[in-house]
Amino acid sequence: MVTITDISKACGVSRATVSKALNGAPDIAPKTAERIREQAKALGYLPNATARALKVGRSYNIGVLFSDTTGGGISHEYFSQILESVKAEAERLGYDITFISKDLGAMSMDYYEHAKYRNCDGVVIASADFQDPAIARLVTSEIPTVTLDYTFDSRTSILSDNVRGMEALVRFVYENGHRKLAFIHGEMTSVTQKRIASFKKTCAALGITVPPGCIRPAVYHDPRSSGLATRAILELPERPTCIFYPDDLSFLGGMSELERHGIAVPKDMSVVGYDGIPLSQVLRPKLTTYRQGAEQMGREAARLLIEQIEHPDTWLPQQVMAEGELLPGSTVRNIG
Amino acid sequence: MVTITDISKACGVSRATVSKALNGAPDIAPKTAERIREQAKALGYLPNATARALKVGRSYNIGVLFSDTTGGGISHEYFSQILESVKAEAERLGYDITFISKDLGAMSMDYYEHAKYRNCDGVVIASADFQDPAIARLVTSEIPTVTLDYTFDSRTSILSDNVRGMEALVRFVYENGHRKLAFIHGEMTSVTQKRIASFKKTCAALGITVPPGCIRPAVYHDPRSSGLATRAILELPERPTCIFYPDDLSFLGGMSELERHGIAVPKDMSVVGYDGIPLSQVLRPKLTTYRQGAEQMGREAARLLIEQIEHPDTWLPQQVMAEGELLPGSTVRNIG
DNA sequence: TTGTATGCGTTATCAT
DNA sequence: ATGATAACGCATACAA
Repeated sequence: MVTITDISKACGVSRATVSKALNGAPDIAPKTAERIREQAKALGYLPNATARALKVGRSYNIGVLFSDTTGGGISHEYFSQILESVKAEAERLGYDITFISKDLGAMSMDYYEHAKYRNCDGVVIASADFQDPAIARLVTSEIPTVTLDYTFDSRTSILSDNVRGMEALVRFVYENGHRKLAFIHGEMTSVTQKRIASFKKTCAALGITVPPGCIRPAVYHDPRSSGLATRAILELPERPTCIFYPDDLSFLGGMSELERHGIAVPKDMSVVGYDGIPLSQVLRPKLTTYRQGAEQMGREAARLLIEQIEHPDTWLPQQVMAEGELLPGSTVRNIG
Repeated sequence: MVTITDISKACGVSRATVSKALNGAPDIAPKTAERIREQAKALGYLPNATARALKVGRSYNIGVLFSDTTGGGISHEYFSQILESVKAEAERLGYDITFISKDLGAMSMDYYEHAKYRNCDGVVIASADFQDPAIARLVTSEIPTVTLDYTFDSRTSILSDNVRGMEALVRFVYENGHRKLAFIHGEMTSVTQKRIASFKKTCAALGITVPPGCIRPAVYHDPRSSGLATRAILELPERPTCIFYPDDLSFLGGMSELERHGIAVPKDMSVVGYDGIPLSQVLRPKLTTYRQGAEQMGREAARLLIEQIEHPDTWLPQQVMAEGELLPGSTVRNIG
C-alpha cells in the first residue's frame, strides 16, 4: 500500500506538505503541489478512507436502513428503486452506502449503535417499523437522519403524496362513472391511514357513500391476502364496480380471484393499484395506478441528508413532498 | 463518544488491559475482565470500527458490485433477492456491506481502487460486464472476490446451473408433447451461451430439430424486445407450439404480443420463462419456469468470500453450482 | 512556503 | 497479570 509517506520520500518533502498538496491547501507552492500530485499518480496512491475518517471524524459513508419486517424489503420494486436512486445520488456526492441492521454477527446492537460503530455520517431510513423504539433512538440521536414515508416529530422526511395520490385515483374512477367503490388497504401504518382518510374524504366530497364492508384490510405486497379480501368483497350484497388495491403487486392476487369467479377486468370489474412500479405497466391489462416518484424520493433523501451532514449549522428540518403521477392504464372501464 | 480510555480511567487500569479484556485475551484475570466489561456496558461503550480497521488492517466490511449496465440492476427481482441474501449472510457472520462503484463524487476510480479506498476485505461481484477491464483488474488483484454467474479464470464463483435448468425445461415441454420450440434469448453473455447450447443439445438428444428463425435474440428484462421477437416468431412459416423466454419478466412482453394476435396461453401457445422469481408464481396464468436458487447463491457467495478472507492460507478456489428447480406452472399445455 | 509535532481509537509487542 | 509504548495513515495547529 502506498501512503503519503511514500510520496513524501519520493518528493523529498514532509508528509504534511503532501497531505496539504493533495487536499488543495492554499499555502503550498503551485509547482510543489503539481510535483506531488504527479508523484502520487505515478505511485498509484489512493487515500485511505479509514485513516482519514479516524482523523477527521467523518466517514463519507451513509447508512441505509431497510428493515423488511413491514414488507418493505429490498426485493420489492418500489423500495429497490429508492435504494438505487439513494445510491446513485450519494455516490455522485462522494458518499458510499452501507446497510444498517440490528445484530451484526456476535455483537448485538441496535440501529443507532450500528451506525455509530461504522461512523456513518448520516442514515437514510427507507423502510422501517416506526413503532420500534430502536428507530426512535436513532432518529432522536445526534446522527443526521432522513426518513421516507414517515415524519418523525418534525424532522426531515421525504413523503410520497398519499393524500393527493388517492384523491387522484378516486376522482379518475369517478369520472369514469364509478359510484360504488371498494378499497383494500395494507397494514395500519401512517401511510395507510392517510390513504384511507383521503379515500373517504374524496368519496364524501364527490357525494359517494362507501357501504360497510367495502373497506377491507390486507397485507402490502401479499397477493394472497388481497385475493381473500377480494373474495369477501364479491360476496357483499351490493357489489362495487371498482376495487382499489393496496399496491400494484397485490392487484395480481385480486386478479386471480376475479378470474376464478369468471369476472373479467375491466369488463365486469374495474380495478386500480398503487405505486406505479414498472411492472404495473407491462402487465396486461395495463394497470391503472398512481406512480410514486421513487427515484425522486431516493435522490432527495440522499441530497438532503448530505446537505444536513455538511451544513449542520444552517440546517432546517424539512418535509419534502414527492410528486406522483396518475397512470391511466386500462383497468378502469368507463361506465358513465 | 466513549472510548477504551474512558473505561480504563473508570476502572483504574491501562488501555491495553481494557482492550485485551474486551477482546477476551487469555492473560487477563477473570475478575478484572469482568469488571471491565461491566464498566464498558455501563458507560455505553461501542468499539470504533474505523480505528480498529486502521490498526488491524481488516474492515469487516465487504463490497458488493452491481453494475447495472447489463440489465442486472438492483431493481430486478432476481438480483435483489441475491443482494438480500448476501446481506443477511454477511451480517450473520459479522460483516457489513458497502456498494462498490466507479467514480465516487469528484474522485474517479475504478472498482479495485474503490474497494481499496474503503478497505473492503473482499468483494462479491453480483452483476457486471465481465468484458470490462476494470472487473478483470479487481478479480486479479489481491482482494478476495467471488463472482456470480461467471467464472473468472478458475477463481471462486457461484453458478446457477443454466445447462441443467434449460434441459429440464426442454424435457418438460417435450413430455407435454411439444416438438416445435422457439427460444428467445438475452444478450450474448456466457450465461446466454450456456442456455442456448443446452437448449440445442437437449433438443438434439430428443430428436427435435429447431428450424431456422426459431432462436431469436432479445434483451433480458425487457418485455418490449421479447414482444418484438415474439411477433417475428409468429410470422414464421411453421409456427412453434411453445416459446421459451429469456426470463420471467420478458414473458410479459411476449404475453401482450400473443394477446394482440388473439392467441391464448396456454390454449393456443405454450410458453416458459426463466428465473422463477416470486412474481412468476403470482401471475395468471402461473408461469412455467425454472427457479434459480437466488437466496442460496447469495448466501453461498457471502459465506465463501468470508471463508476466503478469514482463511487465506488454506483457501482453494471453487465453483459452486446452485441448485434450481422446475416450477411447472400452467403455461404449458399438454398437446401429447 | 514548508516542516514538526501531535492525536484520532485501537491493538500488538514487549517489559514489568 | 498488567502496563508502557508504538504504530496504523492521515490531517491540522503551530512553529520555523
